[in-house]
Amino acid sequence: MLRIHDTARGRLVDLEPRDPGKVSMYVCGPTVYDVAHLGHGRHLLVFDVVRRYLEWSGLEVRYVSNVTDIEDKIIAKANATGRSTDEVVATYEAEWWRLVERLGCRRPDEVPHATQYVDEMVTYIQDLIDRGRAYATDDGVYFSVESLEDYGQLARQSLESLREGGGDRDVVGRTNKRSPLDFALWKNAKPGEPSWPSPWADGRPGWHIECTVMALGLLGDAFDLHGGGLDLQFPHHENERAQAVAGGHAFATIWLHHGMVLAPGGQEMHRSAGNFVSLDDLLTRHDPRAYRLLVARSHYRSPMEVSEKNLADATEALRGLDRLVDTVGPTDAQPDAATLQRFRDYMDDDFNTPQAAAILFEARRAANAALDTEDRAHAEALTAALLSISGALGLSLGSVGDTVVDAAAATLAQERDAARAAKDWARADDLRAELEGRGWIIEDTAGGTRLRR
RNA sequence: GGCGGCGUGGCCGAGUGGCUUAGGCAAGGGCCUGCAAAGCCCUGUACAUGAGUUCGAUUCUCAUCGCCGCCUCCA
Repeated sequence: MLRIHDTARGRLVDLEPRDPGKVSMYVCGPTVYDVAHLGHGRHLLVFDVVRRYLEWSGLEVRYVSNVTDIEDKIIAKANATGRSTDEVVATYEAEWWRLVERLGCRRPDEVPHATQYVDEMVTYIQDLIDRGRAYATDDGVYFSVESLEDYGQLARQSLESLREGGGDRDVVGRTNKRSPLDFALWKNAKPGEPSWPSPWADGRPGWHIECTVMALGLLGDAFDLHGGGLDLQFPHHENERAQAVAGGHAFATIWLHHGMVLAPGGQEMHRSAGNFVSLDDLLTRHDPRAYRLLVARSHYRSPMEVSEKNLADATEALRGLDRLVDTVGPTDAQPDAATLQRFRDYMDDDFNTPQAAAILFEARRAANAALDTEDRAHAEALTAALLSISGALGLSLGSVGDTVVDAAAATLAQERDAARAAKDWARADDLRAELEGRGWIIEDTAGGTRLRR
């Protein structure tokens, strides 16, 4: 039985799918107005692993993740760069999917866009007004947080404490809102802004309503999992839930929130803080699998620090895994059952990927040891298990990234084999130095000199 | 001010009331090798500080110090 930490209840709960054998999950996707940073990468990786593991466990997953394609920041970006909002959206959304691919993440089953659901949102907002949960002002429509008895459930704070919150910061709120915590469901358009018709005034939806309407619309009431970054816990997810409950719906059963990526120095990485490292940059300079492994090796709810050293360590660790898989070669052996079971036990414990990843390395060592003692069958069973596990973590292993040996290097390697056969060690060592000078690492195998980078 | 999290060996990073007390990277020793590389074996006596609970705490409680997050848009 898979147990997951539910943010709303603040404890581990069993995953009991609404429809037996099927899991419905909604993950808040990006607002496409700028390039993605490492935090988005972690986000994509975390939920990719959740999805893959659920499927690996035999569950049928329906994974929905939205793209916010109308929002204040998109408008601001368009104005600042002299482009239309459509152009801004097209540019950054295309970039987003390129990154998803480079990270080795599978695309969601469905990707609803906010602008495709404006009519549904308008209908939903009107219903909230009819139910006395929302009200129109001269600049839009607002949700009344006072109308919901348990507003603050996800923030795990009372309405009063939220209202008084902020320390020495200013409480943000328009004077025409009934409560400073009330949030916009609909924003009336200012001249020049993109807009859609509505019963109140032409305008655009607020940020939170799209997720409520699209999640309920596609997955239905009481869907299983809702995920996002810890920074979305409040107010975004609180507000999504408030809108759903106020509209008479049961919302997500389990809330999953992952920790933030820390910038060098320990501070949270954010676009608004200007301290982010772009994901594109990292993926260009490192094996994308190294970032995936790094993410897997820190617990999803903990903050994680990304450094060049960490990435280099992960890359080195991956090499060892690749070498084993290459050495063993293709196998249709039955995966070692004990190894799979240990992996399952760790993953079922709130996706303990750090422990689960450790199994990868233990299996590697055991397989290599089996190879050393000529126990080919056991080595294959362990490698098969290792491949099964790495698949659940989304890691593809083996010489996927290997560089092709050029003709000159191949010739030198052949000459060295000849020298070694003739026991001309001096010549063999010279040839090795020559090859190493060209960036190759030499391994002597039964089949002769083997080159790798 | 309110709510919450963290402080583990050279570095990263799990975890646990005592039992062989993850894993990776790096380091040292050994096996293997013509020498290497790869692989395997062995080694490090770590849990911020103080007090308390306990037969026993890194693990529970309290306090202290330090760091961080949320309460405002942000994965």
